[in-house]
Order: sequence, then structure tokens, then C-alpha cells
Amino acid sequence: MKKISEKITSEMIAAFQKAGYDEKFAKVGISNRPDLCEYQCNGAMAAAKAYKKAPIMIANDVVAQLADSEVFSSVEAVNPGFINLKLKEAFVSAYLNEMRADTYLSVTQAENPQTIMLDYGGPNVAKPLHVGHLRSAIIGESIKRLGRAVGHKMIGDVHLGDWGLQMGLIITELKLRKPELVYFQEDFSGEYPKEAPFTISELEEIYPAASAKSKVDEEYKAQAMEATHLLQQGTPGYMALWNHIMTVSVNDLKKNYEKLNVSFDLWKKESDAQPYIPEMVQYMKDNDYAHLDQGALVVDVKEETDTKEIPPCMILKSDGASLYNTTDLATIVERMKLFHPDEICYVVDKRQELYFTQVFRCARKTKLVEEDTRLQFLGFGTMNGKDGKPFKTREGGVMRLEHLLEEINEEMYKKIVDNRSVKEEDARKTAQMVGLAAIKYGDLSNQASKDYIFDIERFTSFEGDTGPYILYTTVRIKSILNKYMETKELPEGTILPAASDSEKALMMEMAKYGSVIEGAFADKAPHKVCAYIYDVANAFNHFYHETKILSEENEEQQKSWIQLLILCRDILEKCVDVLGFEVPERM
RNA sequence: GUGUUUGUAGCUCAGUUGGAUAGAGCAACGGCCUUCUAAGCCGUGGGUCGGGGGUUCGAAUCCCUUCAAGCACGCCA
Repeated sequence: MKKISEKITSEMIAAFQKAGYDEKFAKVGISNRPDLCEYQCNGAMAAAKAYKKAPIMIANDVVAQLADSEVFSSVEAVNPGFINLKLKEAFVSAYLNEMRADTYLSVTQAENPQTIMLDYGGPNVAKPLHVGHLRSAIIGESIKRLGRAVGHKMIGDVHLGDWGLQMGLIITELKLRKPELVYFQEDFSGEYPKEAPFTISELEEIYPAASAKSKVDEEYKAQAMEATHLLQQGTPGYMALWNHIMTVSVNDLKKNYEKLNVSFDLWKKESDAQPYIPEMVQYMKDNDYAHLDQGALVVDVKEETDTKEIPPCMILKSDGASLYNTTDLATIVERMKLFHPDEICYVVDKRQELYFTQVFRCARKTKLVEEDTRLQFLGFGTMNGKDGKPFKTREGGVMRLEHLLEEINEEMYKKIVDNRSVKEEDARKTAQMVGLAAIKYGDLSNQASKDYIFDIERFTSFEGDTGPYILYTTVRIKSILNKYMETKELPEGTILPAASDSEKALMMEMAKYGSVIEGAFADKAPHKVCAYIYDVANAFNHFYHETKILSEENEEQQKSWIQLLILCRDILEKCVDVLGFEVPERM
């Protein structure tokens, strides 16, 4: 269905044409002076030059054409040439009724749905998730949901880091601690045990220990590199261990992502791309894309228009080993082969921008992707503490994601119990939902590309522009609807034209929903959804305070308001869903 | 050094892609609960949009310059 802004614009286009002016000047935007008007058109000023005429005269001409408009209740030309517009109440309410009837609440579904692969999450096997993984997961999840909301096929891939030295380190440390394990017997020919010889907590302790040792002990490091090599050669015992590590670690990761309400369609990993490497490297050599430079195999990715030196993209190290670039390029090959996406979007730390520029250019130059395959880098900024420096625990270490969530849930729980008399189990569950909303809204309400300050106190506050406030407002609406349903059936029928300014303001805010969702996806900017629900929540609370719904005696009016509330709830819940959290029944 | 990003109220952030008097929240102060959740609402104060130039009817937004901070710059991922 058409957006409300499109309907307004087409009304304006007709007026410009009738007055004899080009329709390209008829663009209408939301007013930045709400005291004067609701929508505004500045086209008369832009047209002044083309027609060599005073803008106010053009504005007057256009206004004259709109005297009996079905859309506008007031149209005014104001110096120097603004056209100020107010909408008819009936026009707005008719639009909301149309929205209610629309399955997608006015969000236009993509005509040609695209396959978009989203690379986010990016955890490493055998290492616990920490706060550094938070943004990628939260932002990626939201963009995935935004894409689905507008009808695209979104494929989220966690892209696990499971290859390389870290695995060799774990195996080496394990061998040192439990040399008796069958995995280390070279002549072992039986079946390896199904049970892993370690738990997740042991695994999480083994890796940092091994990593630390390797930094001071050359001998140890050499062993780890050898183990890595043997693993990559497919040594049976090491492969079996690798499988155990994967199973134990992935189960744990899934549990943790579930707590974040983040899910992936694919659990692909770096090792999956390895089989594609030899052929890809050969192909790059055969087609003269790659050449040797200082012993390393590289592809030049410089372009004429560069304002700075872009180093070549390295494919193989001078010792012939592959590296991060190689795996990422091979992953592109795999993705093209298996899914043939129209776009691959990487939600990663913005510090990797130059690196991805190299990889993308290389993929394009060597034709690993098609000409119209979009490769997009979506860099996000650092999560800082209150001091403006990267977020740390009180002791100065890296904060584990689990601990962060626990801390916030505890904080929420206290607040909920302090303020309301709720049952223990309800309070725990609600605290979890509200806590997640606090974190996610706190993150997503900032522009993804900027650094932001993670302030638990502020995010978990129920006041102001926070997740909890949004949830609270939605719960309020649900609560009224529930009370209404105790005595009456949910009404059929339509939403009537607004009876007050606050109701009209709420209605106009709700009417923006479709264009907000589409715009947020186009810019891959979840913060626009945050800004929007905050506006809707404010508009609702304003309306709520002026309007007593349940005690309204005019039944038609009451039915209309209930309809309005249902739509408002649906809009808020859909937005909250797009952001990746949920609304509880009570708070 | 080169490149790049950022700089908006005391603090945290928006700013509809060049429009009218730059907006929110927090913090401060004042008011509103016998009535649907006061975790709310209403109001007051708070600004040289880092500085300086330019482009034009019009600039936080575009261009130049300058200052400050962050980040990145071939064998890590």
C-alpha cells in the first residue's frame, strides 16, 4: 500500500501541475515547525529560479489549487515561499484503517526479493563471548529482521573462527595435561570416544592458558604450530579432538546467543572454506590476477581514484600458508556457490574497513563475485565505558558477555521488585526481558558506525529514551486492552477521525510506520527505528493522559480508541521485534 | 607521515540528506495521582552546532582551511 507521504505528495503534484509548474518541485516533507504545520513543501523556493518568479507567488498559485482538497484541512503560503500543510482528521484516520487491513501494516514488500547474506557474530571457538561480540550480534540481528520485514531473503551466518593456531594451542595444552588420551596415540585404530574429554569451562580455561604459554615459550609455540599443521593435514586423533571442541563450544555459543535473542540460519565456519582455497589460488595465478611480491602471493587492488595508497591484497604468505584474507575470499567463493546471494553484508568492527576494502576489491577484480553482487561493509564503533575508553570490568579485564547479562538482569530484577509486587518467577522472567531491551535499545539507538558509551545505569533506567520506557508504554496499552476484554468483546469497525490534538498527533506518528521501516532498512540503520518508537511512545503517553478510554460513555468512540490502541500496540511490538527484543505482559 | 572518522546544552545522543526560532533524554527547579500502570504527564532554565573563511535567497548539513581526539595503514585475525 502507498505511504501516507506518497499520498500527500501526489496531491501536491496534482496542484503543481494544475498551477503550471513542474511536478519535481512538489516534494513534501514532515514539518520542522510543528507549531505552524504538520507537513511542508519547500518546492516553491526551488522553483523560483526556473520560472524567474518570486517564490511566494508560486506558492500562492499552488495553494489556490488546493482549496477543496480531500487531504488538507489547511494550506497556507508563507514568506518567503513555504507551503504549510495540515491534514484532515478523516484523511489520517482513513489511512490508519487501511493500515489495519494490510498484512504488513503498510510496509511495502520488495518486488524482487533479494538474497542477502549477513555475516555477523563472528565468535571464536573455545573462547567465551565477551562484550566485543555484543554489537555485531545485536546490530546484525536487527538488520536481518529489518530485511525480512521488507520482504528480502536474509541469511544470517555466524561465521565461526575455528581454524588456525588457536586449535593447535588447545590440542598442545591438552596433550601436556592428559597425554594418556587415545587421541594422542599414533597407532590407535579403534573408535574414538563419543564423549568429549573436557567440559566447556575446562575448554575456556585451557585456551587462555595455552595462549599465554605460547607467548613466552618458543618450544611450546612450535609444538602448537606443528599440532595445527597436523590437524590441517587431517590427522585422525586431532580431527576427533577438533570435533569434540566444536561440539562442546558450539553448544555453549548457541545457549549464549539464545539469551541474547540472536539466532543464525547458518553455523558455517572458517574451516568450511578451506577446501575452496587450492583451486581459488590456482585460478588467481592462472589468470594473472595474482603475482609474487617479496615472496608473498598478492593481488593488486589499487585504483586510479584512490586518495591514498591501498596495499595489495595478500593471498598467501611468503611461506605459502594461507591467512585471514585467503579464508575470507574462499568463503565468498563458497557463498556464491551455495547461495548465490545478491549481497553479502559484513557486520564487523569498523577498524577492519581498510582490510575489507582490499578483500572486496580483490573479489571483484578476480571475478569471484558477479558484477552486480553487492559487497557491503557495515562497520560499527567501539563500546566504551563511562570514561570514554573501551569497556572493561571493574578489575580492568575483558567483560564476559554472560557476566554482563547477569549483572543487568540482577539490576532489573531489583528495580522490578522494588516498584511492584510481582511473583518471584514472573519478576525473574520480566527482568530478563527488560534487561535485554535495555542493552539492545541502548546499543541500537546510537548510530552503528559511531563509538558509544555503554552506561548500564542509564540504559536500565525506566525514564527517558530507554528500552524499559518503550516496554512500559507498550505494556500500558496491553493492560488497557486486557481490562477492556474482561467485560467486552474486541470490537470490529473502524477508527474514527481524531477527536483531539493529541490523538491526531498519535495517529500521524503511527502513520509513518511503513516509511520508517523501509527507510531504516535502506540505510541499514536500526537507530531510526529506535527514534521512531520513542516518538510513538511519547505521542501515546500524551494521548493517554488526556483521554480516559475505559470510562468513555460514547460506545462508538470507545470502540474507535480500542482499535487505535490495537494498531498502536501492533506497531510498537513489530518495531520491538525488529530491534530484537520482546514485550512482557506486565511490568 | 599518509589516509580516515568524529567534534551539537554540564552529561548521553538525534537532526527527515540545503529550509523557518537547532531538538530529545539525563541532571536541576516547579506543578499534576478518589478515575485505564505516576516506571507517567505538563512546565522553567540551559547553545558562538570546535574555530575561521567561502558557495546562495537560506548552511549544523556542501567546499576550503585550521585546531582537537579516535582509528587504520602486507606476511595477526
